[in-house]
Amino acid sequence: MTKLTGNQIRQMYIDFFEDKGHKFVRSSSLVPGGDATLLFTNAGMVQFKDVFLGTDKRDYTRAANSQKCMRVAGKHNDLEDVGRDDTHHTFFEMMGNWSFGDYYKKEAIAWAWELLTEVWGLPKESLYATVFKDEKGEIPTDDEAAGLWRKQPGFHEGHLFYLGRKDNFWEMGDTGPCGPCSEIHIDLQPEEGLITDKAILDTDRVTELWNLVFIQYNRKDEDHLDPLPATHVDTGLGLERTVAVLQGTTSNYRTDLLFPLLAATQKLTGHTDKEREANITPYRVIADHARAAAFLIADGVIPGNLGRNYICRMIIRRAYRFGGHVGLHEPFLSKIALNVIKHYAEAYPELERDREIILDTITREEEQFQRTLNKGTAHLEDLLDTVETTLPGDQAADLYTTYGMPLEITRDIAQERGLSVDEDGFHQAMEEHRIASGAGESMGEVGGEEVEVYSALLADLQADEKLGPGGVEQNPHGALSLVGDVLALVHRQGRASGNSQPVGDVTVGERVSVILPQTPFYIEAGGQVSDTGTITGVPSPQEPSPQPSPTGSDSPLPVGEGPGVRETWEIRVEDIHQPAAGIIVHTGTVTKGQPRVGDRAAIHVDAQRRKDIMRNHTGTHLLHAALDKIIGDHARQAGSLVAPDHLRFDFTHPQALTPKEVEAVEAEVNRRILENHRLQIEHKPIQQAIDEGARALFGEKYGDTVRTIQTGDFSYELCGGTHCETTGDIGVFLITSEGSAAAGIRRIVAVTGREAYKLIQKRTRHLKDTAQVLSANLYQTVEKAQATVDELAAAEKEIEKLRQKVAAAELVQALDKTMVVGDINVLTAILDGADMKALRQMADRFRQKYPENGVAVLGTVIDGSPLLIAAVTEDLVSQGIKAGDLVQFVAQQVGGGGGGRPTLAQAGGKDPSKLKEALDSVRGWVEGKS
RNA sequence: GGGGAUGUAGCUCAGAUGGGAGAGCGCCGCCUUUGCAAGGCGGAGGCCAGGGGUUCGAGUCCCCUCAUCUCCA
Repeated sequence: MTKLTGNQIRQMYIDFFEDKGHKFVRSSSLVPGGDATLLFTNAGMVQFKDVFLGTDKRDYTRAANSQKCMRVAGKHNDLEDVGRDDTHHTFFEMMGNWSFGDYYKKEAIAWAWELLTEVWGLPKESLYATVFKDEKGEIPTDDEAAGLWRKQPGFHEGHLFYLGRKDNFWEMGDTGPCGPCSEIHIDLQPEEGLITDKAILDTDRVTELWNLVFIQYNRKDEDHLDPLPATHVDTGLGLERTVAVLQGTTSNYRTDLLFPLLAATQKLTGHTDKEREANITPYRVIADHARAAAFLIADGVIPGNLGRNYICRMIIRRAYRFGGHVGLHEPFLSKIALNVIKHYAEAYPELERDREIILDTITREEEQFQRTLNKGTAHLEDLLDTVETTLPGDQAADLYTTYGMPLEITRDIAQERGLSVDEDGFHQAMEEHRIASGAGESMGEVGGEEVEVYSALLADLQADEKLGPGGVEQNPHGALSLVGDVLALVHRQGRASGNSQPVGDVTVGERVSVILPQTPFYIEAGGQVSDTGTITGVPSPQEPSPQPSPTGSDSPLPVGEGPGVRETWEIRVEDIHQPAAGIIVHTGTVTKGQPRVGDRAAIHVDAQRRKDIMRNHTGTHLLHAALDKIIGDHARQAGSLVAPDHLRFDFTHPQALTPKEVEAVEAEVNRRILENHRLQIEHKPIQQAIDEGARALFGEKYGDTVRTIQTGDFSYELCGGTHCETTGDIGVFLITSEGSAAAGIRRIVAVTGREAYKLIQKRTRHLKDTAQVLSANLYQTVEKAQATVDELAAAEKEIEKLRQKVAAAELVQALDKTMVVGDINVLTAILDGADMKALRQMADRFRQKYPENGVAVLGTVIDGSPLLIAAVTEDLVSQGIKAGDLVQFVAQQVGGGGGGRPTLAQAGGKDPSKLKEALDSVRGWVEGKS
C-alpha cells in the first residue's frame, strides 16, 4: 500500500466530516480577527470562540476544517526550542470538527474512532483513550464518555485511563464555557506490550493524537459550574503528528510535509546525507521557520519590531542564524520558502497568490539582518579591544538589546579571539531588561459580567415575544430613522459596566443604555466608527399628541399625570455596541424628559455626520484601489479608520512614498470621483465573492454570506460599511499626510467632502496671505519667495564681507593705539559692525603682528548685546595670563560671562553701555598680573 | 505599550570637559603624465533631523516631536 500524502490526509479528514453533515469552514487567518487578547490563532476553535461564548451565531451547527496555527511563546513552546526535537513547531495545522449545540459525545467519539481505525486503518490495539476524573472529586467523572469508549468496536477495556484536571478538563479562561475532554493516544512501540501505567502516556513512547472537548459547563467563578443549556463539541487533531503516524515515522520532519524542505536546504549546503544528519537541528529550524514565515507573510504579517511583526522578524532571523551553522552566509531562506509555496498552495492558495511578496519580504529581512550584524560586530570589536579574558554579561546584553546582536554570534566572535562571554551575566541583564520593559497586560477577561446582564435581558424579551429569535434587528443600510417601543433601559453608573441595572425609567442627566426592537445605527466595525444620534419619545398611536408648551419649558412633568400630558423626552446617543449575540444597546445621556420602558420612541441617526462618514468610507476604497495602481498590489491594507472628519489608511509598503507618488494617488482618487461610478452592493456566498476576486481583509471576520461593494472595474471589496451611492458624492479627496505607522507600514491620512473643502479654503487663505506679504501675484509666490530667499542669502554674504572690511580697517587704526604695559603689548578696541567671526580674525591678525608679549581684547555690539574676544600669546599663558580669565573679568562688567581656551576666549554680555569702561579696565588687570 | 541606540557634506563617519563645523571617499577645476591607474594644488557642497528651554554663547546640556535601528511584552 502506498503511503498517503499529507495533502491527502488533510483532505480525507475534511471529506470524512463533510459526509457526516459538517460544513467545511476555511481556515481563518493566523491573525485572529477582533481578538486583541491573542497574538496568533493558536487553535482550531479560535474562529468559533464567539459562538461558544454566545455572542455570535452561525447558520450551521456542524463544522470541520484544518486551521493554520502559530505557537511561538508561552509554556508550551519557546521559539528557541523549536527544531531541537522532532515534534515542536512554530507553525502547524490543527484539524478539527465542531458541534454547536448539535451532536455530542456519542457521535464525536464514534466518528473519531471510525476515522482512525476504519478510514486510516490504525491498529486498534495501539490506541488508548483517556477520560476525565476529578482528582478533587468536585466535578463529576465523565462516565458517559467512558461508557461510549467501551462500546467502540474493537476497543479494549484496558486501553482506557482516567486523568485529572490538568490533562482532561478544558477551560477557555477563568470564567466561561468549559468541560471535560477525552484524548486519543497512540502507542508507537506496541511491541513493548500493553500499557498498564498511565504515566507512560506522558513519555516518548506515546503520542497524543486527538483531543475531544465536551463543553457542557459555564464557569461562574472558581467554585461554581453551571450546566449549559446547549452542549458543544470542540476537537483538535494535529496534522503533522497524524501524518507522521500514518507515514510510519516518529519525526514530523520526516513526513512529506516537511522533509522536502530539509532536502531543499541540503541542496544549498551540498551536504551528504550523513552530514545532514549530523547537523539536523539547523535543518529542522530552517524547515520549520521557512514554512512559518511564508504563512505569516501571506496573512499580512511582515517582519517588524512590534507584536506579530516582531515574531515574523525573529523567525526569519533565527533561520538565517542557523543557516550560518551549515555554511549559508547569504540570504537563502526564500529558496526554502519557495518549496513551502509549492507543497502547500493546493490547500492554501493564498501562498501562491502572494508568492512574490513572500519571497521578497524574506530576502529583504535577511539583508536587513546582515546589516544589523555588521553594525553589531563593529561595536563588539570595540568592546573586545578592552577585554582581557571575559566579556561582561551586561555588555553582551547591551549589544543585544540595543544593536540586535544575538548572544550566540557575540560568543562566536569572542571565541575567535580566544575570549569568552559571561553568559550568566547576560541572562541576568536580560531579565532586568524584561522587567524594565514592563510586563504587558495579561489576557483580557473573556465575556465579562455585561454578557450576563444582557443575555438575561434578551432571554426575557424573547420569552415575552418582544424580540424575535434573531434579537434586535440592525439595518444601517436603510432609512436613518425608525420608530419602535423602548424595550428596556439599563442605568449606567460610572464606567464600570458591572453596575449596570435594568430600570423602569430614567431622568435628565442620567446615563442610560436603551434597547429597541430595531436600529438604523452602524456599529463600529471594519474601521468605520459607530453612528451617533438621538432617541426621542413620540406619542403612541393611542395617545393624543402632547400639547406643545407655550413657554417652551422643557422641565419634565411628574409621571402619572395621565396620557398625553407628559412632555416628550430625548436621549443623545453617544455610543452603540453589541454586548451579546442578539442584543444591541444605544448608550447616551438623557437631555430632556423622563424616558420609560414601553414608551414609543423615534430613533434618528445624525445624518450629517453619517454622510461625512460615508464619503470617507467610499474614499477609503478608492484610495486602496489607487494605491494598488500607483505603487503596486503589494500595498495591502494593514489598518483603517473611517471617522466623520478624516480617514486613515495603513498599508504595507517598504519605503516612504515620494511626493510624486502621493500626488499621483490623490489624482487617481479624484479622477474616479469625477467619473461618478455607481457603487454596486450585493450579498453573495463568501466563496463566490472571493472567486470573483473580491478583496477580503485580514483580521476581519466574515460570515458565509458577505456583502460586496464593487466600484467600476477597479475596486471590489468585502465590506459591511456604509457607502455613498456614487463616487461623485465624495466631492473631493485630499491627502493631508503620508507617514510611517510601523516598520514596513505606511499611513495615509486624508479628508473628503466638507472637510476637504474646509482644507482648500484654509490653504487658499494662507496662500493669499503669503502673497500679500510678498507683494506678489497669487501664482508668483514661489518665484517671489525664492527670489527673496536668494537675495537674503546674497545680502548676508555681502554683509559678512563688509563687516570684515570695516573691522579690518578699524583694527588698523586701533593697532596704533596699542599700549605697552610693562613689556606687554595690550590692545583694546571696539570694532563697530564686526561679528564674532570677524573679531576672531582680527584677533588672529593682532597675534600675527605681536607673536609674543601680546594681549588683545576686542569688542563689538550685535543686536544690542556686547560681544568680546580676548587673545593672549602663547608665551604669556605660562606666566599666568589666560584669555579665559581675562574675558571673564571683562564680561562680568557688561553683565555676562565667558570662557574658552587659554590663548583665545570669547564672551557675551547684556549691557553695551558699559563696554568701553570694561575694556578700559583691561590695562589694570594686565598690570596686576605682570 | 515600554526600554536602549542613532540622526552632522552626495556616501561612511569624527567632533573629551559648552566657546573656530571637520576627515576619508565621491564631485568640479587646474597641474604632473604619451595615455591610464595614481599623485599634487584649488574649489563647491551643511538652518549639525525639527521645535522649545538653560546659558553671554548649544552640534555638544535638559524637555518635546519626528524618522531609522534594536530588545522586551
